[in-house]
Amino acid sequence: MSNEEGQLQTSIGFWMGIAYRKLSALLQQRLKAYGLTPEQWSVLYTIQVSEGLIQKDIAERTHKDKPTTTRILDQLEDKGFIVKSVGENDRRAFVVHATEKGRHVIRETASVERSVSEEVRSIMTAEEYDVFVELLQRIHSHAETKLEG
Amino acid sequence: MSNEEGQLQTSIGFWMGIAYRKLSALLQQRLKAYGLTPEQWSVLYTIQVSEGLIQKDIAERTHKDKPTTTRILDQLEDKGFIVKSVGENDRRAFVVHATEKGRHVIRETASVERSVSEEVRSIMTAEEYDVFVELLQRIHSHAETKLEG
DNA sequence: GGAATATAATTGTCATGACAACTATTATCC
DNA sequence: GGATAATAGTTGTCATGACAATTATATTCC
Repeated sequence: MSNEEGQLQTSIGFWMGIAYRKLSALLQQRLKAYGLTPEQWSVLYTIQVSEGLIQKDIAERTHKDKPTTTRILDQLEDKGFIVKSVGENDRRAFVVHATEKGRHVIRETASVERSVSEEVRSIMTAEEYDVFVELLQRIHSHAETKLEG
Repeated sequence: MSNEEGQLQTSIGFWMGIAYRKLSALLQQRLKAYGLTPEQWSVLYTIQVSEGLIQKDIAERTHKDKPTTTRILDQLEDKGFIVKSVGENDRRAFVVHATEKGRHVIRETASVERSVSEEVRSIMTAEEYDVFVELLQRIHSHAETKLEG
């Protein structure tokens, strides 16, 4: 890495982007056959684990904003993986349920997501892994605090 | 973190995405006044550090694909931060140069990027920092290898 | 109880990025 | 030297995400 390339090459933010995009592309490639993107997978997984969430809950748990959540749910609905129903107590809200097809595809693909996670885990020690996840969470908290403040 | 939330909450890939997006949003907020996004900043910075690169070189150094590089360069050109000139030896290629305006905005904003990097650095030990960057690079290499293979 | 406010979701716009298909130019190989 | 392949860049399409504005319903507060 030549000196000329400057500080960018040591900037943590840019390395996070580069590593994240590649890892995400790998998962995307492996999920492609099932008709799911990594983000759709994570939303459907969240729905399937806790049935009966409203969109706001899903947005919070997946750390996505509301418009992004709306659009990912639209895609999952188009593919027949979920259904929405108007909330009983609050008619502004939609309760989201996974369909049998949705639960099936998550059962089929759970091992795909797990394989990528395990591969990542395997290229570092258990201690490094723990530090890494802890630091990601610390960075997230820091950025969130600075954004709000 | 309830048990119900499942494995997603411990998946390194999803935490990388969440942390990266928040950090990127923070930098975006701070760069907004200068009319640059984080990605545009990184491309312009790369151009300014090594004058006379062609688009292919810029794509490689910033780890972006060719279409993304083309579009970011278009925006930088529209804003008057760079100029393109047809390559002397290879008429397929465009040599890219930062304008005085482009060099000026990088001088103005270098401290903005640095402040975000230093804040991140300050929430961990030097050792943790080194491990973190090293692991990002390891994850990137792994994903790249698996994608090609 | 009705005005003001808050909340759930949607729509619109733009930037980025993955991927595929394409154009123009250059290099290779008989 | 001409067909073929490789390379630099562009264009198009889709998914995601940030941000702002809007709609519909609930809540709060006199």
